[in-house]
Amino acid sequence: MADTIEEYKKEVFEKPSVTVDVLFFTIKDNKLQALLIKRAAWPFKGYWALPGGFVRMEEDLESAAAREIYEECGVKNLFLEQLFTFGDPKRDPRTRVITVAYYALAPITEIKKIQKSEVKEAKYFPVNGLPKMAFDHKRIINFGFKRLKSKIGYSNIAFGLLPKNFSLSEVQNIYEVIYGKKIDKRNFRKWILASGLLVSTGKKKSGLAHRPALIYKLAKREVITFD
Amino acid sequence: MADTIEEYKKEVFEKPSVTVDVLFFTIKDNKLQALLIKRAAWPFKGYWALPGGFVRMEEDLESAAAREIYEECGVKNLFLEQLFTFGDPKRDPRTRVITVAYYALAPITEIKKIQKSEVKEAKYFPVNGLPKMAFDHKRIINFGFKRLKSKIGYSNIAFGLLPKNFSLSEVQNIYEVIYGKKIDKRNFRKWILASGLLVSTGKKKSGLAHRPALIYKLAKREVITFD
DNA sequence: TGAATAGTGTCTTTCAGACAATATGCC
DNA sequence: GGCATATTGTCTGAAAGACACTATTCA
Repeated sequence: MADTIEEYKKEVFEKPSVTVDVLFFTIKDNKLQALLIKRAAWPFKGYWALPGGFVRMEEDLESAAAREIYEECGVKNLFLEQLFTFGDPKRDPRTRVITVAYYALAPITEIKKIQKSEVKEAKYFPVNGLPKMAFDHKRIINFGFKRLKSKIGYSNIAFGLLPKNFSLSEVQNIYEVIYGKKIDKRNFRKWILASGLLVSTGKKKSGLAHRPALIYKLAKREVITFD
Repeated sequence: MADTIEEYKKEVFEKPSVTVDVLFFTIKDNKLQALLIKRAAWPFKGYWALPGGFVRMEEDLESAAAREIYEECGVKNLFLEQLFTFGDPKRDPRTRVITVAYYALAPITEIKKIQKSEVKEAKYFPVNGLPKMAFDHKRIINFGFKRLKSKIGYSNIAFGLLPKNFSLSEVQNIYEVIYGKKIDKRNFRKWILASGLLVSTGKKKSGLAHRPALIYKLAKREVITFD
């Protein structure tokens, strides 16, 4: 809030720009990958950046983030959560830009094919094999990856990376990919079933050359944290 | 980032304002209290608000938050962490204002007397007895209180509310005040000592009409999370 | 010696982690 | 029957939680 006339006047003439950037995760080729856009212009021309854009004057921050992802890969109703706001005065060489970073999760099966426009090149990169990145976006990805890794341990957000119906092995695989290590199957099943997040659908996934798996779904779709 | 000429042009002419607001907690009268400022002008004249102000063009967000607290109560080197960014287009009736909220902790003993300027009235309020609040500041306080309550359980941030030297009973009291319930003394001491956060100074706090307490201090001053 | 707070140990329960054999479906 | 994945239980160690008495200082 402007506390003095001087501050208020200054503020009227000079404001930072505000953007949202979205760190969109999905599991692809059994790796955790993030969607990146190749920059076509200065600054950081040819470098890769998170999808993002200016916040419109009548638009909520989360709506802006949702819009960016929808424009980029046609996904609606995905898991979306605010990550952190990055505001280093030097983070954008053009002018003062404060960015509110979000992270989002969706299963690869829900993603429409990336629309190749003339200006944009978009691609998924494994979080452990990122290309040259623009601005402070590598830092944002590291920050978001850390948050994801931690939060799947005490919430149901990992299911944002899965379709509505899934087998326990598929769930375990998500955790193994994100943690980057194998988990004991019996202990994992004990833990995930004890959380009460899941209910069995009673159905089985048959047609494969092995014992069919029971199919589960989330008991409640909203984000739940526990512990 | 501006992806089209149209967006860029629009952006040049119309930007949201960006403020920081600081939720400053301290323990006073054995209650968790937050510093609030009485608003002297429209909008919400006479309502109470978090200390805050515009982010200056060459200033980092965290520096802006630190500056606000320093101006308000003369505390430097306090615990300060970003909380959340609130950006509802309607949250400020004057214009679009996006606020990056921080929360801060300091022991009451470190706080210089609140400077009564002509324009400002400042006061501490218990988080469970807040007055009529301006903007969405009640929501910010609830959000921050929740974060604090949760984070003292897996980090050393509670010590931000204590002076450098303290007894275990004083630590326990902080936790009891924030959790709003009594904790078993033996279990608490086992837990806090096992965390490895504390080292004994070997000194005792004497002069009181009861057995003197051993004085401890933090092993490391930086923020540490565990579990 | 009475008032006030500091300091201390055991038992039980719960949860995390190590660990391997059987079941089912398809070819 | 062979292959591939699904499903299942026990034991052990660590940590959390319930619970009550003794120690020290000062007035």
